[in-house]
Amino acid sequence: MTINQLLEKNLILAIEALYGQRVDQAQIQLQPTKKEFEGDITIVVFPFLRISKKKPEETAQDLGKWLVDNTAELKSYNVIKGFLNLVVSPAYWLQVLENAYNDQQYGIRTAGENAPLVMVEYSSPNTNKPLHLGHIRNNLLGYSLCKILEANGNKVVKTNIVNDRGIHICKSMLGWQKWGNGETPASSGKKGDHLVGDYYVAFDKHYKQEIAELQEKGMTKEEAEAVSPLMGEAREMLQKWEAGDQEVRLLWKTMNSWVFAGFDETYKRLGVSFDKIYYESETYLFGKKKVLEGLEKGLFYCQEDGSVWADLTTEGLDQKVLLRSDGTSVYMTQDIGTANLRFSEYPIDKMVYVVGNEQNYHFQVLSILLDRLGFSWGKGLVHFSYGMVELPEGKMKSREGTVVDADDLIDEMVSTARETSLELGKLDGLTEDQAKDIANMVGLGALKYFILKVDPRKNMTFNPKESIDFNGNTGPFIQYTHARIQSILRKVEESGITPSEKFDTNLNLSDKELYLIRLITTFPNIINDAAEGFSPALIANYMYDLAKEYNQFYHDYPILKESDTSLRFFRIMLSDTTSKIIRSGMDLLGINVPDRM
RNA sequence: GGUUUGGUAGCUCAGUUGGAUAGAGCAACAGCCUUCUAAGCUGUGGGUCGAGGGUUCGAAUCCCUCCCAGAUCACCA
Repeated sequence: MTINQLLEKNLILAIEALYGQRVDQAQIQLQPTKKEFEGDITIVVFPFLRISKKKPEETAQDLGKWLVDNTAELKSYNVIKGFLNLVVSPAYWLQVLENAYNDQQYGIRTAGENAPLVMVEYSSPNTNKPLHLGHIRNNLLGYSLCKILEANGNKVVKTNIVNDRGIHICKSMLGWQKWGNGETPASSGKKGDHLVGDYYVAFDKHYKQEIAELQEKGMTKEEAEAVSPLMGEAREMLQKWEAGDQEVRLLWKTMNSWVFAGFDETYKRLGVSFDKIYYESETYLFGKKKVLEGLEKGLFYCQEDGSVWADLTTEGLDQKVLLRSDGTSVYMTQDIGTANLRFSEYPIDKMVYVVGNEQNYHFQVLSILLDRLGFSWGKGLVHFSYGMVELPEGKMKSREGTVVDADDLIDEMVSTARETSLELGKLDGLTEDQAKDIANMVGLGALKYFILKVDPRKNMTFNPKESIDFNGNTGPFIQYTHARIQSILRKVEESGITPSEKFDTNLNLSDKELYLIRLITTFPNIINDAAEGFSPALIANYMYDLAKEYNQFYHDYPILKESDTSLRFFRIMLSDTTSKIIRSGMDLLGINVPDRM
């Protein structure tokens, strides 16, 4: 039982004993005491005034006295206005710290035999252009979410749906055919996804030019788009692809393999991975089949031109097309197929889609459609909807070249980390491999933390002109705290200080030390909140609080130099536990922490 | 226009189911390295929590109206 649970229970008893009424657990509000007041846990007594029929101060006094008299873990109390501040005895905090110290998996719940299986889809790239900062946010959120769900006792399957077919893919293929002169990653030394992306851009450039020329000849924009020869060729290519044309398929396979090689490299650098990868080219036909089945059952309707639609007006939505008049499938069709395939392959209890908030409507519709098609899990699917990454000028646009490229950004972060380390003389005495490792960890740590500390649901701004910080509320700050502690722990080992001494439970601990322990005790709750709220940001912000508090402690109190051996051991234990939490908390964010930096 | 999400310091962001004087970081300025890593620590200045009303012991948080911004409402993905 945690101290909060114990106090809730005792508070109910106290009110019953003092005022003869039984209150519901839900009426009780325990909160951590604010720093500027003395105490650990605060009870707001206003809700009990009706029962006590006394003034706030008197009620708080009554309750405080009763609780301290009847709770061994409480040392004292004080009352300010309607707030009853309870002081927990240091012996209790020491006990709690010792438990955390001895628990190698502190805060982490491992999945049992009957744990629910959660499948999380994230990343979901198109294979016609390289990844940008928006994709980075998706990947980091998805990967971290998986880690957090795992740490909460779920079985997790990380999955990716690769959008590897469709008109947009044909555009880069056509561009390469026309203007590529046979360029390959090997011939040019370009990363495959970038190479393919270049031809996507080339297609768009020529297409726009074509439209402009047609408009000059007097056509409207719509007319021009309809007769554009380039777009016509792309459409023709798509039809050939669907028909299985050998030449088109071969080109498609070749160019996709370049992109996959490029993506793999970026994924590896980002440190994300998948348990199962689906390809749209392999799932879209299942979706088509399901839709046609639905049509037969009368769930959908067919228009005169042959297109298939769902009527969602009973759900307060609109009509939604599921198959085009030429019989080809749309995005929704593919998603139905993929979902169907996944549930036939895994005993999924919950399906989570990590997809940007621009697709809120899509997932609302998908949920309804799956439900109508008879999938019991349709209603329960979770769209983990995150906000966009914006530039100061607004949204990033691939075609206008205003995207922040993922690989470039990672390169920049790592090299900045490298330079900073060098300037600060942190690389002295390290091998090249060690230096490289640290630069990687710190550079990526800065990037990942920068993104993950923001509430996922909100849009966030990235200003390319202001480089991501390495000081203050940043990943490196937290990594640095870990490295400092490791340095101390190394010295503990070297100097042969045996941490086996049992410390005195009457140690006189400072407020800072007690507060740190309090913070440590909340780590398991934070993981729980992060999983329930789908928010890595909660972990990130907690990491910062913990590191900040620890640094203050580190600055103000000697650890190894403390002469009182009992106190010294306590501080080593406090440091060790903090370091361990930083490591496992950062791991939940997908961030590695160095032992020195 | 319908639906929907947001608006907190110059900038980037926190702020549990309503609780005490709204917090960090960056930027600016002023301090702290013969002492366990200064990517650190301390201090100063900086706010009409978009606006107005309501609910109550108590509102950045809940309700209503309005203003502003984004997203979405495609035989795109």
